[in-house]
Amino acid sequence: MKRPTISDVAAYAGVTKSTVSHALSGKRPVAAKTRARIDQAIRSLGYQPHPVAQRLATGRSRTIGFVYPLYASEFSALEMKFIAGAAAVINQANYVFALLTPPDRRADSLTRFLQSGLLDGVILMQVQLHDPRVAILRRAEIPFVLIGRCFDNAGLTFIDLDIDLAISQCVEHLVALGHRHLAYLRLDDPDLGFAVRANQAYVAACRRYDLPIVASACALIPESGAQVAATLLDAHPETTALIVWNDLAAWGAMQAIQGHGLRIPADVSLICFDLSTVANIVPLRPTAVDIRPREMAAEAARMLLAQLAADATTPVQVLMEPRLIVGETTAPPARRRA
Amino acid sequence: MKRPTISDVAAYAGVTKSTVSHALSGKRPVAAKTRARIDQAIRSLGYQPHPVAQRLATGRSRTIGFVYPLYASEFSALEMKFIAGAAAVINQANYVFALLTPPDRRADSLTRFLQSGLLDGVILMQVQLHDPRVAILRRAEIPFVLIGRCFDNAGLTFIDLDIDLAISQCVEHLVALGHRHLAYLRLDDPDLGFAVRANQAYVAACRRYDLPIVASACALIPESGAQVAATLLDAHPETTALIVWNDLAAWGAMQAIQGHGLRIPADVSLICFDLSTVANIVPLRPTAVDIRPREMAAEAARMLLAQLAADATTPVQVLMEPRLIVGETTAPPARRRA
DNA sequence: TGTATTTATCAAACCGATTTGTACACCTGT
DNA sequence: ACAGGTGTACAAATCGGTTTGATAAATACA
Repeated sequence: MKRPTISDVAAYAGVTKSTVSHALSGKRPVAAKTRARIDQAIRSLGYQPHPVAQRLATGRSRTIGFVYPLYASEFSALEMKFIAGAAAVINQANYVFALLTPPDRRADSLTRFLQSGLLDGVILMQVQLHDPRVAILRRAEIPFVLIGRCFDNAGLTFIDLDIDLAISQCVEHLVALGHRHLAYLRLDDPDLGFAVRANQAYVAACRRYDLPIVASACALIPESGAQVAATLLDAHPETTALIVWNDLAAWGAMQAIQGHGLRIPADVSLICFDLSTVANIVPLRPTAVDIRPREMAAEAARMLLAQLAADATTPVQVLMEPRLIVGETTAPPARRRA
Repeated sequence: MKRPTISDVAAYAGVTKSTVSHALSGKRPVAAKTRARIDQAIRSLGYQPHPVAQRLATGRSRTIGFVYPLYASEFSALEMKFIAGAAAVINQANYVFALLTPPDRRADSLTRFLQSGLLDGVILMQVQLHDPRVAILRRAEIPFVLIGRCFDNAGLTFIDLDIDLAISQCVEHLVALGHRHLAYLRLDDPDLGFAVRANQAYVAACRRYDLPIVASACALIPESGAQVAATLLDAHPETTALIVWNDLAAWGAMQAIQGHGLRIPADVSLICFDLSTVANIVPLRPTAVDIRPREMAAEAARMLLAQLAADATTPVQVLMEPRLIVGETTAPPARRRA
């Protein structure tokens, strides 16, 4: 009833363990006749190599850690897509997808797992501009891929959205439609590279087109989106277009716009990021930047697997090109009652 | 630069491996003085036991598999909550949370992982009434916990929402408000225990209150909710309350109701399941059954860990009591223009 | 004081594979 | 006929721990 070991197979086939191992791995030649006997033995015994023993012998665990600090608020569909994208690729490759959900972004939440020597590689989410976890990963000499990037990325392997381009596309799209008065509901997290880059990119884009710079911090909830949008529309009634970082906030903003008696997109155009929640809900197809979380995470997984296979750590840096999906929430600005 | 092994510690402390092992595990007495030397050695060398070696020696992997078949459509916040709930508990207990995302619910997607002997225990999602995976898990003699349950649950350990009670609460709530003409937008999946039980419970509850039974299958998307709700309202204009299984569909249904010129809750009351997406979005706080996915998955994880700790397989069966959260989308029925 | 029992440690086997050095048989070419 | 390859399989070491039987020292009891 116990599961058969390689020794059982060897005994059954009348050879030694090492011969079986060589037959299985192909690392040394085995006579065709012997191999046939071994195959036969494996089949009749239903042998499967014991992964843990393999791991000990080879020193590789075939386990990839996916580090995703999950705060109370972050259980949205977006997170799910990142995770599902990476998990699918990693499972497919016959690796174990180990999801680590430390309660914060601090480094010491990670060390325990890293030093355990249990992980062949790591994918890191929520990368900060100056991320202490990166230093730890480096010291642990463990291959890792960032989803996102730091301030100084020398020698790092990452995949990130080209956020500058994304913001540029948004502004460009609106300017092309004739808008001159935009406002940006930004995410205010000084640690997250994603957020900081987006904010800088918005300022830069506005300068480029010589537009007034109107931006306001906004939390990741509808109420905040509504409140901030309302304040902005009051303070800057000339505004004809909103770019909203978060999709739930975008929903709130839409309510606020309509609450001001303005129509979308006739009076105010709106662009939001990510197509998860809002896209399913709103009556209009939103104009949105598709950040393709599944593809991004899947690609990160592939990059990591490639590094593990090659046993090399040549840094690979990928910027995903954003896709601006033009929907029904943007249109040329109409002259409206000021 | 190599990581220290137990032998290094032993040499440093001037004892043998076994003594160090005993000091660490406490399974045999070690003299206080010796123990102090060993502690000192461990600290100066920065020793950490190698988990893979431990696993091989003990036969336990400290890894729990979370099996979640993810179809293309299912990357919602609800899934994320289940996963996050279980992952937090399992990581906390110093176990590895291995997320397995087979492309379907079939059994053979699982066998490979189970037979690998890599998992100490398994948590199974999307349990079917007659689930071949359960048989496989049994044969593999691996402890497992279902989130959901089968038709025949003898000897199984599971945690599930008391769906009968949930539906009863919904109907009861509406009846208490004075409604007599309900309609139920159900999920039509003959394999999923969850769905089948809910449908039966709805019929039973209506019988109990002597209500006409109006129900219609509805997909998990807003469009379907809208379309089915519209059809129902046309066919049964006397309907004053809707119970909608899925929250995205509930959103669609709300649009359809308003599209019929009816107000919520004045003309039509609405109850939906789960508080994830819609709850964040609608202007009214929805009356909803909170299925508490995080708590459910966390409890499943705790149950499994308890089984592993006790090394016993006494079946534990838990039905979570649903919470009907009364919001602003249900009210007594108003006389309305027929 | 001698024997029985407990306490603390050692030494070796074991978990289930991989990897490497070596021996043997067979074939080849001169 | 003999040196030199080549093909094939064996034996043993190794990965880093745990576990168990044995042994020596320390204590208990009569």
